[in-house]
Amino acid sequence: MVKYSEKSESYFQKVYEVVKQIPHGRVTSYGAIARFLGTGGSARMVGWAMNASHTMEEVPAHRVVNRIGLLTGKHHFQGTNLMQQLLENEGIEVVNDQVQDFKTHFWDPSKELLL
DNA sequence: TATGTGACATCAA
DNA sequence: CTTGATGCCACAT
Repeated sequence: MVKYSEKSESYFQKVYEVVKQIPHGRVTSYGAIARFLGTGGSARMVGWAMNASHTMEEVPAHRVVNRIGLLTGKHHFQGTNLMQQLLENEGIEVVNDQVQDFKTHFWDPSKELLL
C-alpha cells in the first residue's frame, strides 16, 4: 500500500517546483533533480515524490525519466502509453518507452535553471 | 524508536 | 557487455 497523506509540503513540494519548471519539450532525470535539491543520493525520493504528484498537483511527471531516458514510471500514469503520448506531443521522440536523443532533450536544472 | 518502502544511481564481478 | 548487489535519503506506519 503506497497511499499516503494528501499533503506533504516538504521535499516533495520542492521536487514539484523543479519539475514544473522543466521547459516544454525537455526532459530530466531523477538524479539531476535530486542533486539540484542538494540531496544528491536521494534520487529515489524524487521518483517517490512523483508517485504522490499525480495525486496532489498537476505535475508534468512525464518529463521526468531515469538517467538513461527510460520511462520507468509510465505504469503509474493513467493510460499505458499516456506518458509516451505526452512526450511525443512535446516533440520528444519516444521508442519502446525510451526517449530518443535523451542527451539532446535532457534538461539539467542545476545548469539550465541556475539558482 | 525502528522498520519498510520507492517512478534511481553507481559500482563490482 | 550483462547481471547483481549496495547506497541513498525522505517519508509512512
